[in-house]
Amino acid sequence: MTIKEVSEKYDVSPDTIRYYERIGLIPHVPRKENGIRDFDEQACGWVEFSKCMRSAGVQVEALIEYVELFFQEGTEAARKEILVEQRARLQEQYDQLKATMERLDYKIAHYEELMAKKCPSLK
Amino acid sequence: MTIKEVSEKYDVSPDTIRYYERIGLIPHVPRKENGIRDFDEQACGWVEFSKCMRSAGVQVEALIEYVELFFQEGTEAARKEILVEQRARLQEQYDQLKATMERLDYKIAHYEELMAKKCPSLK
DNA sequence: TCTTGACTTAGAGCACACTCCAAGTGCTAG
DNA sequence: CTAGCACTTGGAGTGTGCTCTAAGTCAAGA
Repeated sequence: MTIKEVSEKYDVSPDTIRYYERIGLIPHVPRKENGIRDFDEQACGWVEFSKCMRSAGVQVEALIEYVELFFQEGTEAARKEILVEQRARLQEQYDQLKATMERLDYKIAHYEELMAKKCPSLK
Repeated sequence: MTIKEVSEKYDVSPDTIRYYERIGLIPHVPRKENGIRDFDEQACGWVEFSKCMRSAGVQVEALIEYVELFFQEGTEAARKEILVEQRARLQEQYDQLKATMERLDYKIAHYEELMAKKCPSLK
């Protein structure tokens, strides 16, 4: 699979994929003889994983660390630690998001009420 | 209330508060005769509001627009529109976050299982 | 009176995460 | 055989949102 195909499949730009590989956020992608990236299932899996994690806001640094450990044996505990920490970060974000959404709902309802009063014809 | 007090009350740095005022993310803060900011209840309210919105990820640009409209009459519909749009953005983020957290939970459980197998003594 | 420290402004600098660019290679179609 | 296109690399540039700095004012305490 070419970088373009993978890019379209997961909706991540080729530049971003190359960038991720360069900084180690995804492992080295296998190449054809001519040096062109040829994504196998595993490489695709990493792109998909990184896309999911990044779009939820997991930090690049944490993912790099995780990938690094992934290729060393006996690092299971450390890897789990990273995941647990990132999960906690997301939880915080989640709680904050929930509270803010409720607040927005309240404010939106307030505006709706206000507008209903001003233009009773639109009721 | 001084900027430092407000800063501590809402856990936003004085620099950030000044920056927010400068760019119009919060309205002009009243000053004492000597030019020093003297936050009244309303000014505090805006700091609190901006902190809440920003820490959930609402964009600076949207908040500036909202504040701008807030001081013009007859802009209720436009203001509501901004809130509705931002609410939708947060919802997307929320869904993504939820999915990623579930995925992390799954992976964490996998590591726990793995480690239990390796070190049955720790069961 | 002098010094210290908190405040002011405008503007420069920084971190993060991309995103774009230049220069070069190599396959394919006309 | 050559034009065009997709790919390669390394490095420079960009957008967002702060964060820091410089230069200055002012009030209070030694």
